[in-house]
Amino acid sequence: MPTRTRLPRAERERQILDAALAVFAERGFQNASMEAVAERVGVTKPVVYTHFGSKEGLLLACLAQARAELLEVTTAAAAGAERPEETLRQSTLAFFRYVENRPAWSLLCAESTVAGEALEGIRAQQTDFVAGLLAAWAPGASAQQLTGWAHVVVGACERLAIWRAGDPAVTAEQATDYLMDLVWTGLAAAC
Amino acid sequence: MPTRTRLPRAERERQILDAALAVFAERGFQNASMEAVAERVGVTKPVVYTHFGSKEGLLLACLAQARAELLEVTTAAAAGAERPEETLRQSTLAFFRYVENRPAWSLLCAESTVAGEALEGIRAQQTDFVAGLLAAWAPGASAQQLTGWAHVVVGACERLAIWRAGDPAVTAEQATDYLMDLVWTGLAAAC
DNA sequence: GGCGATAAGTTACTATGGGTAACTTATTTG
DNA sequence: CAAATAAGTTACCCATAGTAACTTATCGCC
Repeated sequence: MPTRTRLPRAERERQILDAALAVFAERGFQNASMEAVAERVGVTKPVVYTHFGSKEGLLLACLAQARAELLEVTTAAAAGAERPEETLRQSTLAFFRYVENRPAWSLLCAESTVAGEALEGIRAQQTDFVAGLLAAWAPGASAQQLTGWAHVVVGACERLAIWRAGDPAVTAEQATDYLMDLVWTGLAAAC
Repeated sequence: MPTRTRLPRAERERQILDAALAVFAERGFQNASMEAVAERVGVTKPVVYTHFGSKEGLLLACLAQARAELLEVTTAAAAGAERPEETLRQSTLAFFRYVENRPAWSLLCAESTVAGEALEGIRAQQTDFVAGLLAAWAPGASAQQLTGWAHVVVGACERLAIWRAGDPAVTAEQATDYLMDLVWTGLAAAC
């Protein structure tokens, strides 16, 4: 039996993808070197390049996989429910479960950049600010509940802001309305 | 009047900070070189390093400024309101206005990383998915409204997931509850 | 006004890591 | 079993983050 030293294309690609995922998750995308990915596979750098073209390409391949899985998981969860409320609840739950079982992805999202840490600090600041507001209105709520709600508000605002940046037709007032539409009624009930 | 060729520390720092902000916004943090920042100021690279230590340090200084401004702006807006609903509405509006008047920041947030673009793609996918759900429940809503609400849900989920990653005591069910607490009541009203 | 001392700046370099060109060899196929 | 092909390697280039050693404008002081 010849000790196979050269693998067929598809198999090597899988190996490299797995290795890349591990290395990126471990050291962060910026700090991960292509050399490290290659070494983990037991191969030299140009091999990785012939398969994925660039460091960016390698990351894209990783994310494409996650993207497909995520859509599949949430769609399946939604299909299993009947009433609208259950549909939203189940697909949301499926999202959280997907992310928690693939630590690599959440790591990638949270700190893939040097800016990431600093931005997290800003988000934390705004989350504290919102939680402070909420605390005054809903004295009965637990600290965890307040923090969770604050994260909802801050996350929603960030996405809305980025949406607006790419589509200036959306005014600041409209963005605010959309946030308030969804969030305020529930908040009023809790107060 | 001697043409000042050497500036005092504080003044140079301001210049560099402004230049860095412009360069980072223009080319993205990763693709921006320290050389480019220095050149824009009309100075050589080591000068930038003596003031801010590293590329990361320079970015941190930029973000620290934004962070302080953002807190100030939202706090002031909140203080100007009386009823809870107005407080949340006004501070949210202040946030959107702050971001829109400082394009540099939103740029920094949205694409500071190579991963950013790919992640935006995943978010767009999930936003479409949620907007699709909502469309079925609220036939009267405009497309923009549906998209805005979907962004609220997706943004909230992302933040909650990252919160959970850093605090495993929060279960997937709890995170889902916090999202539903705020979002569902408002959604039910719109359906 | 001239004269150190100090801090602002420059030149010229190293090191790291993304990316590639040219070459070598295992594996497959006729 | 040879020729073709695809898998890999070596050895490099180049951009850019970061630094050490040197130079000089500016300021405070007599």
